[in-house]
Amino acid sequence: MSRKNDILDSALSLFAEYGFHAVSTARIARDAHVSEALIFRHFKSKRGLLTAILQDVENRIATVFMEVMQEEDPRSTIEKFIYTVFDIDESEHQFWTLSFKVKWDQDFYKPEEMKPILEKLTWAFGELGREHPEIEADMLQQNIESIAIKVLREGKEGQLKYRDHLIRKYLESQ
Amino acid sequence: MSRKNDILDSALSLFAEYGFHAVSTARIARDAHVSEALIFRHFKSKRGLLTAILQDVENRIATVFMEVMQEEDPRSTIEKFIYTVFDIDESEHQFWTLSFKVKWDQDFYKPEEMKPILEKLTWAFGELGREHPEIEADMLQQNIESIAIKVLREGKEGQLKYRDHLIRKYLESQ
Amino acid sequence: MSRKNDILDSALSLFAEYGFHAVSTARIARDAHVSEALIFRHFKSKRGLLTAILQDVENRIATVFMEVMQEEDPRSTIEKFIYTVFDIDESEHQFWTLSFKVKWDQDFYKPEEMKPILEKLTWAFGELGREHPEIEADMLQQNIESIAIKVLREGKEGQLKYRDHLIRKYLESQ
Amino acid sequence: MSRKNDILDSALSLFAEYGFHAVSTARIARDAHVSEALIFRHFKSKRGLLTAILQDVENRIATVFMEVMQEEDPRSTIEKFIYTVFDIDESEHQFWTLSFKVKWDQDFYKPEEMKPILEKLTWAFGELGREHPEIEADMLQQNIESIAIKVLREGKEGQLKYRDHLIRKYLESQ
DNA sequence: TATGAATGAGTATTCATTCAT
DNA sequence: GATGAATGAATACTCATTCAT
Repeated sequence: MSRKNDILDSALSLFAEYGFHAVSTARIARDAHVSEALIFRHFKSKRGLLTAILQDVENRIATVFMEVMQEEDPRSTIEKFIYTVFDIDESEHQFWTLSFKVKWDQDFYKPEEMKPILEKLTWAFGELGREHPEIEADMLQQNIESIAIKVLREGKEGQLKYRDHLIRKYLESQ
Repeated sequence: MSRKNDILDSALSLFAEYGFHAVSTARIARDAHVSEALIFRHFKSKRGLLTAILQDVENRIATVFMEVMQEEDPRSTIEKFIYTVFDIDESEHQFWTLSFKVKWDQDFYKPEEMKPILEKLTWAFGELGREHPEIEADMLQQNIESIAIKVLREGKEGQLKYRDHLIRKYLESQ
Repeated sequence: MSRKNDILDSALSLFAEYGFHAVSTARIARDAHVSEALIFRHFKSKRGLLTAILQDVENRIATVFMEVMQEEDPRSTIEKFIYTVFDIDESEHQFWTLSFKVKWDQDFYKPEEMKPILEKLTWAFGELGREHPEIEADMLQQNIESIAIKVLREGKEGQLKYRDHLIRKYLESQ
Repeated sequence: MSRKNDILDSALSLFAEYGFHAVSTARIARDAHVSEALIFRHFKSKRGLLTAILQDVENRIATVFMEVMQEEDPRSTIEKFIYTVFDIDESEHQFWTLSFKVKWDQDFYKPEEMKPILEKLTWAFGELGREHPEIEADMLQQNIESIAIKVLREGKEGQLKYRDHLIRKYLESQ
């Protein structure tokens, strides 16, 4: 299991930093201190390796949003959703970076991933009596995504103002 | 001049669709009906070709936002900014797609590109007496970017609701 | 013993169909439902596996021609030799195919294999008073080999005419 | 043209000696003193290279048998056919070796190649009033092929006795 | 300006083989 | 006897790039 995980770790790290096409299997093998052949024993192909990582990514994303999904109060739902992105451990940053990067690769793009959380937000805005809950949910999610990207790029600190702004906009100034 | 443009067109189209690393110079040459060598005569390297295209991209983006930049009324400034993204001709879509894609490539990312328009929006929100004009400008720009991406992916029609929502939020509900 | 035979069967079948170099040990292992490592435990190397099969091949060929070798009447010797190739059970076809294929691989070619039967035929033609018994034996053997190849490729039926022709030529038209 | 021919020469030589699957493109490149890449520029794939060679082979075979095909006297037809195999220049031996080798590769086997000459022989035997001209033609061709193989393997000299035997059998002892 | 010929370094992937268990 | 994990060397093939013309 250890060697296989070494490969996954190295690949995640390199794909997140340089992109799938810009990283060779030789580089991954070198970085993971394994033979190149082992990558193919474990994952069949370079693509298979990415798929395995992406599966992981999906699971982690689901885990992160689990608390939001289970929230029963609409205001808390929105609040938790906004806070979530700032509570992601730095060790998970690569997962998120890769996740965003992959969206720009036509072959891997799958927009269904965020659907459950979007529906949850729509429900929350509905409960709060907003006129266009679906659109509000959608735009909040877009804002959060934009901020998430900034967090990944520039660190958490500089972005706290956005978090507070969103909290204000969506929860205080009702 | 014609041949050089053929190369630029093909490269833009292919880079936008598949990404810089996933497209070979051979493929560009084939697509442009020129010899591979000609690419190197005109642009020195594959990277040089991308740089040339990116220069173009920057110019076009500047052109598109020119009207917004010259607006003197703050409300009109914001309004025009919101409408701009929906008025981009489909023939320009590839430029925009490439522009977004490139943001995810560490080697090419340069966030200064949008600075002038951001400052203009900040000014507009300031004029309108908003408490945090900088943040508002930033977030509007983020929203527009998110929507722009949707427009590029799924077409203009489905996204008009977002435009109207933004107009309502920023201009009507003063 | 069973597993070892599974490997031999699969290897024979695959070598006969695709040739030694075109078949990987992985493929043989898959086909035989054993681990690749087991092949090497039993046969030391891929080449060793082929050698083992070739030994088998030789034995089977000897068995097939045993009756001819033991015949004491010259006419019957020739007759039996001609009939032999048509009496080979289809389950043995792969052995023969491999045997012919291997003749074209410089590393494995050994022309001594058929020597005993050639000598027997030479004796038979000599007994029958032919002028050049050695040449006749050689050419009959060549004819039979050519026909054997056709039998392996296209089935027995279409080739019966050759058998009858040989019988006529060598035994009736004395 | 020169470099391309160097590749063809080396490939022919190596394929004929060791077989298609046993020779790597790297080895061919080394032998031809060109870069490996050039092989693929000229022939698209290793297989494409073989195909190009095989095309050549076919042409040479056609050339060799041309005189036989144009003969109008049946006896001379058969005579020339028998002599042909002994008149092949040694520089052409590799072509013939490859041609025979390839017959054992399922992917390349095409038995139509010899059809015209077979029909010509059938016609010749028919003219001579033989009872089964088709079978006779077929078997003569088989004999010649067997002898050709011996010539390729062991040289011309040892096989002259077969030539003379065939001449006797088919032409003198009418 | 434009190309065809050529390549060194790299590409993902497969090979036969070993070894610890 | 049997296997899963592991690999160094090779595999066919592609890459961006150069150069002579």
